[in-house]
Amino acid sequence: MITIKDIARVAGVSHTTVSRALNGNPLIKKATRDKIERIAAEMNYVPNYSAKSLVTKRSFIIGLFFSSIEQGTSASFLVDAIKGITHILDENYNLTVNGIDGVRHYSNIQPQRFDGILVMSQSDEDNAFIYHVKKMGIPLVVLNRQLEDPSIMNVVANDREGVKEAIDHAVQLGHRKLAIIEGKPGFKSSSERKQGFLDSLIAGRLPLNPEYFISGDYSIESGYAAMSRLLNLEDRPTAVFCSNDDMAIGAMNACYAHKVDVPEQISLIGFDDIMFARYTNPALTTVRKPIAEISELGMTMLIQLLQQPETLPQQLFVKTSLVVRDTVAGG
Amino acid sequence: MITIKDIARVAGVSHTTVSRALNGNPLIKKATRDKIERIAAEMNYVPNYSAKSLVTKRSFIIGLFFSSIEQGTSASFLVDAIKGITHILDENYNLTVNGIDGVRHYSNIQPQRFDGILVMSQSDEDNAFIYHVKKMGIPLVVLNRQLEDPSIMNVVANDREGVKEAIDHAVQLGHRKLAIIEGKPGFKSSSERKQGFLDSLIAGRLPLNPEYFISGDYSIESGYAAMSRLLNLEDRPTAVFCSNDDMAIGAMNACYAHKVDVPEQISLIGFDDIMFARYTNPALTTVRKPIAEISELGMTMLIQLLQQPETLPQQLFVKTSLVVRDTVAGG
DNA sequence: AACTAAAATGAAATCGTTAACAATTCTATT
DNA sequence: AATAGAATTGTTAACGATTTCATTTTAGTT
Repeated sequence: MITIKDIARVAGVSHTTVSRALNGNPLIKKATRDKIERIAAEMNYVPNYSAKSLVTKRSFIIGLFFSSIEQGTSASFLVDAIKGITHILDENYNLTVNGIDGVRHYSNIQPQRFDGILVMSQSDEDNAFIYHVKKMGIPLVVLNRQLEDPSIMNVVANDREGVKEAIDHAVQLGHRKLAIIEGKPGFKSSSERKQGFLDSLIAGRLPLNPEYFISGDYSIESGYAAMSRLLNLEDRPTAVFCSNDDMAIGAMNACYAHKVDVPEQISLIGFDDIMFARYTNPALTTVRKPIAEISELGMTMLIQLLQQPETLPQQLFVKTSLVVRDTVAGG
Repeated sequence: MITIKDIARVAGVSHTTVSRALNGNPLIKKATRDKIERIAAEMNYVPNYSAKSLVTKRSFIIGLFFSSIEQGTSASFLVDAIKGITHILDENYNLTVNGIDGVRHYSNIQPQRFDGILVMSQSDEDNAFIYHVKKMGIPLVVLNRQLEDPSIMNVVANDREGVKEAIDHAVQLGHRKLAIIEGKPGFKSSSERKQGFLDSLIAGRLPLNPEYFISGDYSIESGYAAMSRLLNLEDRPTAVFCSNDDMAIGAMNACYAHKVDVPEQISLIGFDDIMFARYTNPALTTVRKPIAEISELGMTMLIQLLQQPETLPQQLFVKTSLVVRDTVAGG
């Protein structure tokens, strides 16, 4: 293992000079720097990160925490997030991936081990973890779930507007009887999306039929169950907004099982635009939530926070977009 | 930041004793150990991993490398893999996730930074990376893709047998005209799965129709294209084996577009059992490749390798299983 | 040429831990 | 009570980098 001392010996300088030269310290004369860099390259020198970490107190590790990776359908989620982050992240940082539910000892979560933490949050159960991170003083950005706390950097999609736009689209096509399958109770995203749904109906002066508000929990199964209830209604809705794509897939399964044609007999709208939304039969019309962009932006904010710890926390919104495919027909 | 020296001062012993007590060294008297452990807990001591790493030359980092996370449909793949690994992995190890295609400087891949590396390999283009890791002497396990090299620890599914079993199932149901959409040319998995297909046809003494061998590349789009060709054939097959679920989904899309009913007019079999296979309409009959188990086993082998570097490399096979759902009808 | 300020380099301490070796304290035996 | 051997504990030096402070070299001015 080559160390800076080895390089120093060859270059005929002190190891201090080598350290400085290799770290871009401006005090070093160009000639010496060039020489040292050449020798370092020739000797295949690679810095020892443990030693670096010990003295600089930086770990070169960024932690990405999901609510859970053991359960839930967050598959494309995880991939898109990692994609976005690695896209931005400097190569000599390491990105670690964990489920919050897998963290048994909070003592492992401290500044010494993580230079910064990104939380891809799906549930308010993450709060305990989030506040631990905050208390420990680790630079933190929370993604995907809107926080009430303005002291924490937060990047989320503008769900409400996105949903409104989608429902407007259906209304414009003539739908008057619209139903919603709601997300998991207690989740901010659930109420935001419901609000968007209501915004549109109210703006369009459409009646609100209590039978058309069905609760779900974001799982495929709950989408199936909820849709079954809607299909059994005497006065069926003509279009159904599912608060996420997973439930929309469950809903499509229910339609298939009940031999109800989508979109001829009933229209369907999802939310998220997961990878498979494009490949359902028929292809799902949905609201795209740009997880990769959210992650990129979050990582960018985190880097900013690392470089300038005094940066003020903000709440950033990323725009969603309506993806029109084949599950919405004229009302 | 509490260090062992702080604890030593309070306990009235030397820091060496503290180090030993906290690391389970048997030389320490039970009474002193208990006392030190109590004090450490009271003071909320957490070891400094950088310092530990520096002297023990272990990084406490396990690297998980995918062929790519930027492209490809390996979404559920990634999740299942991480799931399996974190399930086994000790909490004071960190798991980092990377795409091999994202590694620009091989110099970052060395023993100093990774205690061990798992490669979830999908392509033989990974070989350069794999051999770099091997050359560096980093404990290594390659998952998912069968290697020719017996000097590398390798965990894979027994694709060939799995496919044979699935095709046997279709043959048993009366199918005589079977087609295959092949995987990406050059991939070991492609030829293995094709072999399983052939094994079954040959065992069943069925004719091999060259028109029924269509090439694909594991992408949804290639599945769509390949299926379209099959559907345009004068003498259509009655059942089609798709070398992975993604292509099966593409194939289903093609059937839907051509208004061909699955399974009434044509039967479909996939491979992998990705999460969405269960939720296609109709639900896809497929061969389950247990990625989580492969990953768990791989991680177990890696731990073994860390503890006993002299462990002989092996090639381990994990059993696949046929998942019968609704895309295969009687022939 | 002498002198001074600026620029470049070096010496030594430090980060928190483990490990080799030395020193001390027990325990049991005589 | 002395003593050997085992059982514990302590001293000191690493590990490979950065950083503070001191020193040397260089360049500019008179």
